[in-house]
Amino acid sequence: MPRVTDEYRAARREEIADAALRVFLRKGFQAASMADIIAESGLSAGAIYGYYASKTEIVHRTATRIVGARVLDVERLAEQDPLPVPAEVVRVLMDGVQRELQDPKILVQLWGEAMTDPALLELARGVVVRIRGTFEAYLTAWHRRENGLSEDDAAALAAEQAPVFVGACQGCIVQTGLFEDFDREAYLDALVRHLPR
Amino acid sequence: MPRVTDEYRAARREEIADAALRVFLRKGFQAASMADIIAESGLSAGAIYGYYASKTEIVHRTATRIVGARVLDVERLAEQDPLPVPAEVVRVLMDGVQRELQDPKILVQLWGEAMTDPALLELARGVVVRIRGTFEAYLTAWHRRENGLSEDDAAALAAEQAPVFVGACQGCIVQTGLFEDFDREAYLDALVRHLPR
DNA sequence: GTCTATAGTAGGATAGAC
DNA sequence: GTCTATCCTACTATAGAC
Repeated sequence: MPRVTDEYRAARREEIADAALRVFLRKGFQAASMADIIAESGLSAGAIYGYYASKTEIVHRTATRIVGARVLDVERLAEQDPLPVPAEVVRVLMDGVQRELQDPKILVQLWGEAMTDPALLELARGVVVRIRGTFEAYLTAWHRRENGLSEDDAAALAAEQAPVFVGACQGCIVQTGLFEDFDREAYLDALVRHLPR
Repeated sequence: MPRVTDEYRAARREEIADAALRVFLRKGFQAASMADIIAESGLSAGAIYGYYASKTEIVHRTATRIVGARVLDVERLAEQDPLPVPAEVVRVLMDGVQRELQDPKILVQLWGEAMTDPALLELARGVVVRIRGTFEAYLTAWHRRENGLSEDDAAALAAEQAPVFVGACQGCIVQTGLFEDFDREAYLDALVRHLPR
């Protein structure tokens, strides 16, 4: 089996996933039909099913891409040497969402679907756990360095604050999805002015 | 047209909406079929369609009931005389969600659906606007009384903080939906310890 | 590998008896 | 007013030609 074939296959799969993402952004995961994805991809039904066994598989693949990239955003940031201020961490996460997904509606849809789809729930949980963990590690380092707390005190404070950071990001995402003109900057400013201490 | 008939009709409508809510809680809005709602209500297809023109109408009616009750929770609280501490306001909102909806999964589903359904979007927006407004009025009063701020300063601070409160609630709801064992008390404690000031 | 045409099915909504 | 039986649309997935 020559390498070209595998690469071709992989590229095609991504191409289909890209088209599916665009459709899901417009219509939502469930309301989007295979006909929509087929039209958007420019391929045919037969071709699509050569690369994915089912619509469910396309949904899960697309969802994995969406959330996987968010995790990387945050993990990369927490490793920077002059540790960014908490504002920056939240902002980068939100900017990544905005940049790559145009608007974060799709994430809200994903959480909604996860409430009744075990596989998506597992996926969403995993991502939130990883992001929360990254926030926690980051906050521990931050409180030690900036506030001179002991390892234990810093870790305890971080463990307490991390879920609130996660929740604040989720709240920002939900509100951005609900209101076209939601003022993300004002929200992040207010968040950072009152949260970290 | 005798009064009894209208009351009977209204009662039946609520009965059907109750059954639909139970089904939506289990399966989600889209995955729930009319057959599910019919079975849960104990009625028949013909009977249901005598009270609601479509599944969409049932979804919208149910959604309105879900979120309408949340608004009342908060508005009632903000009118109490010894003004409750900010913790309490958030807690009551979350407790109302927990009590009446068993778990807040359905709200996350609702937000997800709203991302692609204009009517639900309008509904969700209206509710968030009202709750945000209530938070704002409450926070203005709070900052005047507790922190001795001027009317203007209190209002400005409240306007800045209200969306963060809303976001924090939404984050709490999303995380409660994602994790069976999410520690709401710890979250609210952390939120309140760091947010209001 | 990709297309067209279609099989198979689920589910929303209705017609007509009682 | 309510039930049963059924219509019909819309969608996922496959079969078979090229």
